[in-house]
Amino acid sequence: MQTSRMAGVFGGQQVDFLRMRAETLRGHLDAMLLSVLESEPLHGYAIIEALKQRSDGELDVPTGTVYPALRRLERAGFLRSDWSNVGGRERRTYALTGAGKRELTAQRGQWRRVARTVTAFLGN
Amino acid sequence: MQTSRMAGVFGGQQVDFLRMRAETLRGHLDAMLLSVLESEPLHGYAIIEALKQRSDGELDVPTGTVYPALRRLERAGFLRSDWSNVGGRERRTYALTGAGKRELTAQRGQWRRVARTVTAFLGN
DNA sequence: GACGATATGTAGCGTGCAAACATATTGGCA
DNA sequence: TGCCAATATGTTTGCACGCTACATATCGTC
Repeated sequence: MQTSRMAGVFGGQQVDFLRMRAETLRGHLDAMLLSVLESEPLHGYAIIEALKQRSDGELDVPTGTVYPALRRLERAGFLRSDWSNVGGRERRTYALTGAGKRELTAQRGQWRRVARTVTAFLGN
Repeated sequence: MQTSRMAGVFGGQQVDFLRMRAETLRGHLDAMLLSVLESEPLHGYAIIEALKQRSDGELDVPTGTVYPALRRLERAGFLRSDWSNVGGRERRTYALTGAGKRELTAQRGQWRRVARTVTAFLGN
């Protein structure tokens, strides 16, 4: 799968300019996953698409990152999943739990804090 | 050493409200280290203090994080260190190299990008 | 029939950060 | 004089997260 059309050295490491990996925002992937499930339940593939769309095509998170992360969040009680047959295809659909909603709120606060702190050093 | 006076469950994990660990801002610690060395060379302990002061006491990065990070940045060519005897005590003082300055600039851009993206999901 | 998009997943790896440990000097106070 | 907190530098070990690469299968279209 073609994931980028232009690449270069940026920030001391090889990155692509069109697509951002979750590695760059490590620690905030969980929050973003919860965030895209806030409005409606989605299945894994649709979540990856939603991350792309809501970031204007910048975020490209590989399946090897998303699927384990979803399972982790389910194990933690923040998500609930059930298999459903949509259009003749098996899909595991994830939905936010009550704990997941509270977690999302907490993560929003956490993000505000982090952003404020890092910006104090690097500017905005 | 006392590192916090108040703690609780926040964001699903045990954190302290007064001091933020580098874990929370994983991936941006390097940028902040370079940033505190922008104005003047400092030794490890002074760097930890600078991080605390410039974040209004929020940032508390343990030595087991800072010292290896400084060595890593030196190995990468972003910092240069030399031993100096200050006040009769041996101190390894770190200074930004040319490459380090360029890296800092790159990291600022990177941070802007990350902040924009995450904020698109979590709000500001 | 081939291929790209859709769809779900695992195994193994690299790395950044942290806890715990180890050591030594300086300054102040009792 | 003895004690302790602050100052100061580091290593060892382990963990968790995200990535690469791999594996599999269906659907729609040309």
